[in-house]
Amino acid sequence: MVELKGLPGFRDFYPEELAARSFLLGVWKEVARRYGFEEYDGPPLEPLELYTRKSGDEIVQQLYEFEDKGGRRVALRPEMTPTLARMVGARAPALRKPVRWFSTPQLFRYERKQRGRLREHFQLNLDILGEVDVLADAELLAAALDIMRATGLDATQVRARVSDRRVLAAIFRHVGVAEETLEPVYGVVDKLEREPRERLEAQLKNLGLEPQTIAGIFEATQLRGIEELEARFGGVPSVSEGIAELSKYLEHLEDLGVREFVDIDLSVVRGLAYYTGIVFELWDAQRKLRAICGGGRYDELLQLIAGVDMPALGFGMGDVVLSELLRDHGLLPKPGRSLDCFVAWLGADGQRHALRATQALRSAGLSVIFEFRDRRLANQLKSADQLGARRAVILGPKEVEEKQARVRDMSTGAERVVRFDELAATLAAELGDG
RNA sequence: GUGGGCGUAGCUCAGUCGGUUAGAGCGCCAGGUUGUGGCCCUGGAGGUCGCGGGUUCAAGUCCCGUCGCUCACCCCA
Repeated sequence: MVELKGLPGFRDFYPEELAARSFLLGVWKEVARRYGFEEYDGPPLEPLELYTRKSGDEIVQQLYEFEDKGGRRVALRPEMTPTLARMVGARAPALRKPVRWFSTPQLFRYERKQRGRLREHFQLNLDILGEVDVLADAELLAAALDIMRATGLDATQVRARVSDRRVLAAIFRHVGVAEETLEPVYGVVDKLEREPRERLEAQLKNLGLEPQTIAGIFEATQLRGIEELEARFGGVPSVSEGIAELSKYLEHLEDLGVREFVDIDLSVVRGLAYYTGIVFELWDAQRKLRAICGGGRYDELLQLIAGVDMPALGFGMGDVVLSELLRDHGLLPKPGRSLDCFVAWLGADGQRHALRATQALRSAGLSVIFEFRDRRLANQLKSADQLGARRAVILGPKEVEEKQARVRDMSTGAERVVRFDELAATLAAELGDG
C-alpha cells in the first residue's frame, strides 16, 4: 500500500503547531482590535479575472487556477487586496471613511515550495481606505510594528525599511530615467541585494540608460536616512516635496512610539506594480529570512478593480516567516497542554463514580478527562501529569465508602478530601476563570 | 523549469574496509509487591534501511535508474 501524503507546500497542523498558529493569529487580531480595525472576509475561490486584470496573464502560472464544473475560470486567492478592493468598491459611497478593515485569510500560490515560502499560508491583511494624509501611512506602519512588539520582538530584532515610490521616481527622473523605463528600473532595484552589481549594471545598460544615469540610480538606492537624502537630493524641487512628506511621516512614527524600528532605505521598492507612494517591508534585523511583512500605499487600485476613486494603503504579513523568526528567538508559546482535572479511579465501583464526578465537573465549566482503563494509580497520576492536569481527583474504595473525593494538587502534591456533593462547586471556584 | 544536498524506528540521528540477528537518545507502553506523577533502574512495542534493478559467497553500505524530501535559482504574498 502506498503511503498517502499531503500535497507539497501544504501543512498539517499537529496540536503543537496549531498552538503556534493560534498564538500568532491571536496577536494579530488583538493588535488590530487595539487599533480599531474591523474584521472582514471574502471567498477563498475567486474569478480568475480578478487577479489577471491587475497583474496581467503571466501571473496565471503562479496561481492555483482551474475551470469549475460550470465552465468558469477560477483561482484560489493568492492575495486579499483585490477582494478587499471589490468589497469596498461595491459599497464605497455608504462606508464611513476612512475604512479600517483587517482579515486573516489563508492564501494560495502554485509554485515550488522553499524555506519561508509554501503553497499556502495565513496572512494578516490590514488596510486603510479613503485617507490621503500621510498620518494614515504612519498609523499603518505603527500597527505592523506594534504586532512585532506584541509577539515579544524588539527593535534590535526587527527593522522596518521604508521607501517612497514618488521620491524614487522623482530622483530617477532627475538622473535621466524616462517615464516608461521607471517600472523596469524598479525591477532591477528590487534585486539589489540578491545579484552582483555588475549584472545589475548590465541590465540597466540594456534598458538604454546612460552611465551617469546608472550611477545616479545606485547612488540613490544606497542613501540611508532622511539626512543623507536631503543632503544629496534636497535641492531638486520634485524630490524635496517627497522628502518633506517623509519627514512628517517619521515625526508621526516618533509620536506613535515606533520610530526606533524605522530606517529609510530607498532600495526597497516592493515587487507589486500597484504601489504608488510610501512602501515598507519588515525584516529580521540580520536579514537571514525573507521579508516578514510588506505594504504601502496603492491609491489607484480601487479605480482599476472597482471603478471607484479612493486612496488606499495596507500591508500583508504572513505566518510562515514570522513563525520562523519567533521560533529562532524562543518566543513561541511553550508546548504542552493544560487540563483542569484528571479523574482517577480504583476498584469496581470507582468507574461509575468517576463518570459521575467528571460529568459534574464538566457541567461546572471545567476541562476534565477521566481514566479509561482499570490500572495502577501510579500510572493514572502519570497520565494526569502528562496531560497537564492542575488537580487529580482520586476515587478509590475508601473514597466511595466515605462519599468523599481525594483531590490532589498536581503542582504541590498536597491532598485533601472534598464531599461528593461539593466537589464540582469547590473545584470550579478554585480553578474556574474568574 | 534549472542546480546542489539528503532519504535507516513516531522524532533527531549513528552504522567502520561490503560480513552474520540493524543500533542509540528522545517519545510511547509496562514493571520496580497491596492506592500516589515528575528523578532513577529494568523491560516492551515500533524498521520493506524510500522504491526497482545490478555487482558480489555476502549490500543499509558499491553501481545504475526511479520516486520523494530539502535548500537555492527563477518569480514573488
